[in-house]
Amino acid sequence: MKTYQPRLLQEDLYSIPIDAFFKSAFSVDCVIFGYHEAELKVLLIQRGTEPFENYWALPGDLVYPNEDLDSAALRILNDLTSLTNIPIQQVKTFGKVDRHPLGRVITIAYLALVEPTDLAPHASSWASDTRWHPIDDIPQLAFDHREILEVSLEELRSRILHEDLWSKVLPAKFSLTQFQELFETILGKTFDKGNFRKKVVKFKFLQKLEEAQRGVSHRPSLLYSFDAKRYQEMKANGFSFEF
Amino acid sequence: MKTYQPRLLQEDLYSIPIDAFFKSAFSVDCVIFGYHEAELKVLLIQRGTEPFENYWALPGDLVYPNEDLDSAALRILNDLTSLTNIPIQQVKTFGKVDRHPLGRVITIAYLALVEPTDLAPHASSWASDTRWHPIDDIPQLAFDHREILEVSLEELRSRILHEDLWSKVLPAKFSLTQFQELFETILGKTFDKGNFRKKVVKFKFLQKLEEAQRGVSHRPSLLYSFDAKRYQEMKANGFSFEF
DNA sequence: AAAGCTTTTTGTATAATTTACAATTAGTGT
DNA sequence: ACACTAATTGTAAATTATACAAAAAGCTTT
Repeated sequence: MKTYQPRLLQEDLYSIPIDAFFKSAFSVDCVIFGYHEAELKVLLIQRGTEPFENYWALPGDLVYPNEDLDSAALRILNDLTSLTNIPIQQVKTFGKVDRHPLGRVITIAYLALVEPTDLAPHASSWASDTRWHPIDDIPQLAFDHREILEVSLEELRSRILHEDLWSKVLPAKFSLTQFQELFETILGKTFDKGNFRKKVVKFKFLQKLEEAQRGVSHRPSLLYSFDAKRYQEMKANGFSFEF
Repeated sequence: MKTYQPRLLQEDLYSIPIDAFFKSAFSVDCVIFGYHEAELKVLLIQRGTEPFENYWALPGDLVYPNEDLDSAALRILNDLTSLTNIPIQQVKTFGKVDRHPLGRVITIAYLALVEPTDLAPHASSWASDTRWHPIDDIPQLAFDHREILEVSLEELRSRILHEDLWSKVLPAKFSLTQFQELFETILGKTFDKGNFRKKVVKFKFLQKLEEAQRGVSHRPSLLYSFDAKRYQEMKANGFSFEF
């Protein structure tokens, strides 16, 4: 791999054949967070091939030269875990020279937050297993995936305040307690229940329904639904959560 | 370039030689914003070489296979504009298949905010010119650089609220009016002077000095300095601006 | 059926902050 | 001395945050 000077003299710059640059590859890695009942998990695969065979890893693979990055992320996620239609977004690119043993490979990390119970990931292609891991109990990971995961978790915490990453992980009708638990779990904080509610009921995008919880052995909570249109309007006006 | 199927059947996956993936390149592009006296500019170069010869463009170039991304960005910025020691940070990776006419090249965008008057960029290497352009008067740009610039400007606006991108563009001793102008210019809003001041004087990281402005034909303003240590402490505790 | 349990929901009093201005102040220029 | 400009301070009303306490609505147990 190390056939180029790290720094060339100026007069040499034009003498490098352009082909010399086209010897690299890039991959995508998907950080799929799952939230269900106040638990945050991340989807990992077990690698069935070298390098890092048998290690747990983020689902990811090399991108074809004629493939857009976003499509590649969805395609690879589907190849390895059979998941489809996951709303991913780019996080950051990791590019240390020696991060991949087979050559120069930089990787673009993507993240998503999903509801794991209505998905059924199963290993395919070269993945030998796929499993949800609690966010505070992660095994040793392949490559630099531990770092990628940590950066992505920070991004999740930040982005969930500024955009709608969360509405799909709640049931269509949810209680304010469920709403609060979601943010408490992901942000790793707790809030005063009465005050949290008072803050949140003023948000126009939480629609109070006529319906209430049933079959619980305590006072049933009223249910709310999410008005995505109102949320987008408010976001366009600069709204973001401040918890 | 288009020698691979966009989507392969699963049984074919293992049959692709690994070398087939190592035919791509990546570049970095630097979005260097300059702030001086309530004006926001961006540093562009004029390309002295194909493709897009004579077009204005963000300073950027291909990354060597043995070069880290961050170092490459600094090296390339120096090659093209002679600037050194610019505190850059990664923004986003742009990877459309056909964004570069010479082959598959994805680009990692970097941004910085600097004070243009204490820098002296001058064109070198294949750049034929380099110049600060006001942010609201940008010529046609090479490649997808217009999009990169727009995304980076949005990121600048967001990040300046959450981290110290700004302290180096103010003089060591500055007035609260200067402080306010900086945020007004970058965010594109205006604030009530009295209220803005009342908000920021409570920030522990703005140190009131004994000194005042001199030689102005009105009441001179008191000067402040920035306490970076205090700011980092507050940031660690979750502080961010809310204007 | 009454009492108890649990969690939701509402209330409340106080403190703190925001907002929209108006008034004052400290320089320079005439 | 007076006008001018921009900095600085002040202020009253409205709004929001905070720390709790009380009440309510179901189920469960006695």
